[in-house]
Amino acid sequence: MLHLTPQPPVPTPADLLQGLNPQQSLAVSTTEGPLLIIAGAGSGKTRVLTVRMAYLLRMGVHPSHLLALTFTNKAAQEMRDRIGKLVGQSEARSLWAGTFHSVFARMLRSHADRLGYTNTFTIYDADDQVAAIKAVMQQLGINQQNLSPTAVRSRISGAKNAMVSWQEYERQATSISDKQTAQVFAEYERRLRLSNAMDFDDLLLNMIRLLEGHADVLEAYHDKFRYILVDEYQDTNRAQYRVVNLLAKKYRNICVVGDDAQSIYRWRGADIRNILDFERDYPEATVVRLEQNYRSTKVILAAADSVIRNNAKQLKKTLWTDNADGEKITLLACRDDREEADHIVRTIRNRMETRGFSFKDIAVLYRTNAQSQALEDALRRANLPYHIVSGVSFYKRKEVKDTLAYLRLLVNPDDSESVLRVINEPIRGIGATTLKRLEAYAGEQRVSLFQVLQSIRSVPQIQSRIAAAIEDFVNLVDRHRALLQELAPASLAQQYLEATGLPRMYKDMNTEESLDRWNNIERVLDHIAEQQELDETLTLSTYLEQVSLVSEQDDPKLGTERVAMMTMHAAKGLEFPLVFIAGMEQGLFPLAKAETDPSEQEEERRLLYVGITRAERELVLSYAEKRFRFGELVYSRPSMFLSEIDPDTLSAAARPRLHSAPSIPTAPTAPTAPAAPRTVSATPRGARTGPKRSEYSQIPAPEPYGQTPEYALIRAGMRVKHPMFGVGTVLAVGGSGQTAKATVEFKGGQRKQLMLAYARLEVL
DNA sequence: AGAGCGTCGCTTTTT
DNA sequence: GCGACGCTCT
Repeated sequence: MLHLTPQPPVPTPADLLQGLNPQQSLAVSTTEGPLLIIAGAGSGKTRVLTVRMAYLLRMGVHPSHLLALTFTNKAAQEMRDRIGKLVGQSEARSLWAGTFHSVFARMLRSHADRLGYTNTFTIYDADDQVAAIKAVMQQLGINQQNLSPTAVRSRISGAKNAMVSWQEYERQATSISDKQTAQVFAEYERRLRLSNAMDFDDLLLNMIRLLEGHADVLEAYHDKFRYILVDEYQDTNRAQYRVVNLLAKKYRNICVVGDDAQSIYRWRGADIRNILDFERDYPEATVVRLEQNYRSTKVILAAADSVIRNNAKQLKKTLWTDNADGEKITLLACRDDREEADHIVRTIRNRMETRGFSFKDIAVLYRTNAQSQALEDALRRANLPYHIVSGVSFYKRKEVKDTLAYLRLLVNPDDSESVLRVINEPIRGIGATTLKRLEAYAGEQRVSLFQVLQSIRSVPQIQSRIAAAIEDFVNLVDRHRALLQELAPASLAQQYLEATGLPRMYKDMNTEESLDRWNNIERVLDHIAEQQELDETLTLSTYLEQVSLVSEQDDPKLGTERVAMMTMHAAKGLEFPLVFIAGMEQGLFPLAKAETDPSEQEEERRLLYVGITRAERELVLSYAEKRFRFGELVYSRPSMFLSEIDPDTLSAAARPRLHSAPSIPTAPTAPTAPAAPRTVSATPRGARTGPKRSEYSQIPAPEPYGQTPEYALIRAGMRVKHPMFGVGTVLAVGGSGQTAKATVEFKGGQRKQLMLAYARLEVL
């Protein structure tokens, strides 16, 4: 490194380029004009980005002229830290580096009035969205059985990410469900407006509106942000692309960094065209490819490459490394999820003893958050320190959401979703019927729900007893809202929450569960106090924005002596000497949904690519023959991806543990019913993917099981017994593997479609 | 208005 | 296997 002295000398631009390879150096020193950096995994991307920022600063660019947009908070934080180390904290602090959403939220707050919001607008997360959509559907009398609010949410979000307005959506709608969605979409937009609220997608769309509709604002930002940098460019959606283009229009000093092989957010609207179109939109762009990998061993890189090669759609790029060959990949074949977890624990212990890894060197990655449970139990039983980088659990809890909803009301009482959450929590005698009436009234009057509550006496058909309760509620909020300017956030929150009676309610219940909830409320309050300590300018409003845009309450304590556990999505951008990837099973990874859709399958493959390339020195993969899912024991076959991994990179010791059944080569790419692979027709696919036939027998993946789940043997014509429906006859079996369904006629002529993997059918 | 019971869907990944 | 939600009864 450049400086090891306690007082780092200020590096010159030339100093900064030292130790970079020619491509990296070019990526750093090409400061003027558009620049596209294709950065393979482990190619020193983060280093290049941070050095580039430092370089710009050393070239005399003022930090306030820089804007760095990242995809996750983690990445933004890391960038800020590392730039701070290069050029000093004070300078690093005044540059704008953050996620798209947080940077845009900040900009929108200062121009909220231009778009008809106030600067206290609330940000709605996915749950708030669904709540709003449900309310709207109820209002419109749309049956939620036929059209699920969650589905509507994702359609609306998809439309917004593609910059399709509700008017446009309505025009294009042909099916009934599309037309209904358009209706909900329109009303949903109106509802959010009235609530002075934006959802995540609005943060992007409103930025576009702001910049396209207000030339002076655009000009001011052009002048402010002269150098723009976008990380994880492959994961940006069209709306983000548009904003970035608008911001960069004047100076065209835009640097984007991405790797199409690591694009794993297509499901969220990420659009790979953004990379492909860059050269079209900026024909003068310099393109730099970072292809030397500094992170991983040759074995790991070869394995990653052998997997990603199976994707048809891919930009050409060759990643190479000077690093050692390294250890071969270990594969743990396990009977069930519990054994898998124990096996991983044992392997962790073993590697620590024999190869000198320490806890902080180790990460356990998985496809779905649900898998963390079994792994966590095992680590806890074994007394190994770990932490989960998840981000969901705490803020999803009812009492926590209620607490935050109360606080949100203080800042923005028009936030109807929050009103509805807490107005009867604890019970104030304001029930669903009353609220429905009030909502309808608010809709007619085109005002927010809270405004109706504030003048409750003028609303028809409200009993005076209920009106009194509503007045108390309004009073509670208004009274404390008046204190916003006077009290520090932490003490106001404390006092206010106390007054709502919410913590009291849980405390009085005095059950184990309720005390837990009470404790969680206290944790939120403590957290506010803590944040206030860290940042004396903290307001309730900035606190709430922070928690709505940051998924984890604390940043993962990376670097502490703990094993890190997270999803592969969460692992993007991180690296660990020893990486475990658990749950390498068909139906789990790739997920069942991706098994039939080639483009989803490619995304899963890229996700595995991301997982594998997190490893620096050693990689361990594992799968279980059966595991608990949906509270039921589910059988599965090893992942098709295992058979795509170059067998030369797998350790011989890892291939063993084959089950007692004779090795019958089976096409690894054909998902078939586990026990009868040769009698069920193979699904069409596989021509393109998968290694040469001769390699099959070496690889554990395609082996059929020793123990055959009974359900796989079920065929049409068989007599079966169902624990609930009794004895019946199988009429037909459709599908294959985990998704195989049987049509069974039970006595009395009753026909049922049953999922074989779930229905515990007994063959008679 | 609220308690109690049954049904359903859920586990993809995150800002 | 669990929690959210809707329906019914009080």
